[in-house]
Amino acid sequence: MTPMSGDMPSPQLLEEFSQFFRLLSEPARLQLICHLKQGPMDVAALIEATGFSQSHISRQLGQLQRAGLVSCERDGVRMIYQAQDELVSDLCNLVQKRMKQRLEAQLEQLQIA
Amino acid sequence: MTPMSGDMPSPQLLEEFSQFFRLLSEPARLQLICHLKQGPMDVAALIEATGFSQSHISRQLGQLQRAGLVSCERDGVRMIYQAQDELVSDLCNLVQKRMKQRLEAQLEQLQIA
DNA sequence: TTCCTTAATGCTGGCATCGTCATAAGATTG
DNA sequence: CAATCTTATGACGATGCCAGCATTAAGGAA
Repeated sequence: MTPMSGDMPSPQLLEEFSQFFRLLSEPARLQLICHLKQGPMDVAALIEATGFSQSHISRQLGQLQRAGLVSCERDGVRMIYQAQDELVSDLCNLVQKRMKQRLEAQLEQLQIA
Repeated sequence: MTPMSGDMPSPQLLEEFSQFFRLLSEPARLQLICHLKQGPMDVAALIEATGFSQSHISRQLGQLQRAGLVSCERDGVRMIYQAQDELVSDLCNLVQKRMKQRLEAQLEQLQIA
């Protein structure tokens, strides 16, 4: 039933994929996204929630914003950040589902042996 | 309709997610996975297909194997590697779909302006 | 204007990872 | 056994990214 192949993505596409995944390869960024998923927050609230330094948070948010995972708007002197789409949640759910399957399989192996 | 929140994943889970995404943050590894998706191959074939050095390929395959994305079996003196599940394809498809949506949105912005 | 608050950015040290060379480990053949 | 072929690994230079300090930029209040 396997169609024997999807085709090989172009090197440029692979490069874009890897850059995107690299964004998610940092716990700090994932954490920020998770917090923002609970609702819009300003930087001060993110500092309070995570304990990270102001400049660190600002940099990470900058990267996430350039990738379109996060948006922001001014509120006076504050910047209110907001999670922009569901993609990261979807990706994490897929990964988690697979982790679970893998552990269950290992469990069965142990019970047989 | 948004349930106003899924809950916040634990730091350990975030760490595992990020480690997994880090695996996919390297074009070389994505490329190896894509080649292996076409069917089982030995290391020599992967060298031929990618132009990477033998030791480089061996290292990357080692990482992918520890994560369960790739499996291998001996055939005499050769090692035949094989892609192990569809997760990576699924993740890439989701990312690609979103990239497309984003570009289409930008296109519309341009036409309005 | 000046002062204060908040967020973004230049610069830097430290650490992790990539990629290569050389070598070791494992398997097969004679 | 030795010789050879294939893959894995130790060591190392180069590169890139993180995380913090200090500074700058931007807005609002007096």
